[in-house]
Amino acid sequence: MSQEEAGVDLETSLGYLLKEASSALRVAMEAVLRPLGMTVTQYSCLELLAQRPGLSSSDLARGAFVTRQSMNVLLQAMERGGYVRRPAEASVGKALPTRLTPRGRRSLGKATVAVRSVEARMLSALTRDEQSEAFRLLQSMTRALGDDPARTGGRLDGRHR
Amino acid sequence: MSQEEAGVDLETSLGYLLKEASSALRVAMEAVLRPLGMTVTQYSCLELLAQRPGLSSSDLARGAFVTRQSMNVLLQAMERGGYVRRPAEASVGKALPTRLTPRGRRSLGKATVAVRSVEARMLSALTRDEQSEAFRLLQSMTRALGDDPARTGGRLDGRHR
DNA sequence: TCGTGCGTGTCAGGTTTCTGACACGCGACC
DNA sequence: GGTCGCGTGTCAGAAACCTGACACGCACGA
Repeated sequence: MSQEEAGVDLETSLGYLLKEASSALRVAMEAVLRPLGMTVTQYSCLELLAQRPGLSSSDLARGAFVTRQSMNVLLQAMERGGYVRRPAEASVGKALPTRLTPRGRRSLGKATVAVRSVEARMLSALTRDEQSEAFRLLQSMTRALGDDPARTGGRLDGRHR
Repeated sequence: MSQEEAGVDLETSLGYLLKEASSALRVAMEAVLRPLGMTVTQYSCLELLAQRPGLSSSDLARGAFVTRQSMNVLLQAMERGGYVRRPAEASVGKALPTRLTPRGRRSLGKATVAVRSVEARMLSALTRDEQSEAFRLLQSMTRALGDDPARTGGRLDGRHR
């Protein structure tokens, strides 16, 4: 520890605090996922597929906040490992709908309970009402910055070009 | 777009929403920092040094949420570029106290206004009270997960509650 | 009809970041 | 004194991710 004090107001920045919270969440998730041999991105991918079967690689990439190239290498590895499967070629466009295998679903099951426990710990100091409020505020902040409506719930709220 | 609807409740997860907000913030910051030839980590580093001169590489790493190894390569580049400076060898322990150069301070000045504008946009939809509430809630969440007290401002839980 | 724009999958290369390991300085404790 | 734990700086090597670029399929409007 080289610094002695100087409690300036960097921590009054909501941006910094947001980054800090997100980082803490990531670290906590990595900690509980590591024993299962799974990364956060991998888990995100599986969870997305469980809730929305048939998503394309690009869809998954957006949902996990990585590029489609990165998601593709991950998908290839997971397909090789037998966690997901997707058709050799597209039936309609160019998108390859991805689906979980039973093995993928099993693996996700164990990961989900671990992650849910982390989220529960994160929210342990908040009341129900505070959780709703946090949800509303975070949503406002996200929306105010760029916001990809497609990701905020599937249902497009008046998006068209 | 390959998926049609299925608005399941993945987005009701505060963890996911937190990641989404953080990602949006990062993207927005990268967008305004890119024209200045600066990355987010770089900016974080400069901002930390401005508010707490003499921080060590490890301190900066914790503050910017990267490993000390990553921060070290960044610091070497910034020292080469003339933005920061640090003694060739430590006077007391092994830590090398880092300081901004006038050039680094100038560069930070431009970046700060850009970042402040992003943060302002993020909070544009929130009232003063809502901002305070968001601050309090995020802090609770961070604290509930692991929380490194050293990073919250040198002084431990000096805040209310 | 054709062309334009958009989204997708994919290949290649490069950059950032991390994991693992080692040596050193300092303080606490036996 | 000696030793143990902790924090720091540093050197690799490896893994994850990204940027840039290309070809293809589909929907839309001129």
